[in-house]
Amino acid sequence: MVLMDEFACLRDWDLEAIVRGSTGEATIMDDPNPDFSYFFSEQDEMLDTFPEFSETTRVLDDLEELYKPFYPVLHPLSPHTIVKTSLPIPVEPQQVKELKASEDKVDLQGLKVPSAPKCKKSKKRQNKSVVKQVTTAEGLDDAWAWRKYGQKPIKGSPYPRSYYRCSSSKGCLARKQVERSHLDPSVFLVTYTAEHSHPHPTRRNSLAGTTRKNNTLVPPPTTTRHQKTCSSRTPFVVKSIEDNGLAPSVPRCMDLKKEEDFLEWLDDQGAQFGDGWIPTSDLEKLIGLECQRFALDDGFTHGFAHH
DNA sequence: CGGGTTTGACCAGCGC
DNA sequence: GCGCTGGTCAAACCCG
Repeated sequence: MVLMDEFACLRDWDLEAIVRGSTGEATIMDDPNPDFSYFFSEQDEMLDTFPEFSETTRVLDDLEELYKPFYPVLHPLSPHTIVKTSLPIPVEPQQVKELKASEDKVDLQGLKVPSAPKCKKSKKRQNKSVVKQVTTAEGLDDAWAWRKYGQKPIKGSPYPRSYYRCSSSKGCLARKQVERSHLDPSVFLVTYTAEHSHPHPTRRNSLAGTTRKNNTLVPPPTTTRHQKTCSSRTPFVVKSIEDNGLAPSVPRCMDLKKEEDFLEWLDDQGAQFGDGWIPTSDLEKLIGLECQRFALDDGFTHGFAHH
């Protein structure tokens, strides 16, 4: 496999070879500690668009609390990826403290993660970003097309940082930074900034491998990367969130006007929940719900996109 | 020839 | 204000 061969050359810091045609989705869905405000460049914008967001943020805080027990403590260095998200919006001091604590945990693994922005955020740090720690080429693999536009040596690190922008679509503001951890050279820190302004190149492909049976998504038969995104955990999580009265808020702030958008969102959810970060059993215990398949269209009909 | 990488220059944010 | 640092630009070059 070409990617793996390229990965084997990493000792020469051939990052562009790795990133070429590779990825890691810049979504909060890869984040064990999802920050749904990621979908907005500014909190103010969020509040303007959704006056009820003060309610939503509380709900999201609940979600954050929900996922905390599953931080890397429970799941040390995944063979594929470890993700940490920096909050792009101002957070309460208490939240900063909690984030700091979680960051310390990550540092114990010899991994450096950007700290949460201080209350007085700088213009540079306003940009939402998602940091993904990758230990294999597979973790860097995605379908986005990236074009390298710069490389800089980073103070304190023997390894340079490479800068990539999305080349799939003109005008797409999505950016990606890749650097190698100087503490653990086997780990790569991939930072995603901004969102893609176009559909995922393989999004339709990912759904192409997904058949529909009785209006319910059925994962493809073979074990593929996309199978994870269509695993039964995804419907379970959506169902669980819904049962907690959270679902109507989340998709609504994502402005899900079409079922297609919901499918994309759900697909990305699977990328997070289906890759082992939050075992269904653990989540089950936590929120005391049974794992059950969730009829996608039912969920959609029952208010996801109708709010 | 089009699209990608390389690399020095430029610029803005930040700390002192 | 100044220097350091990180992020981006853009010209030159490379490659299929």
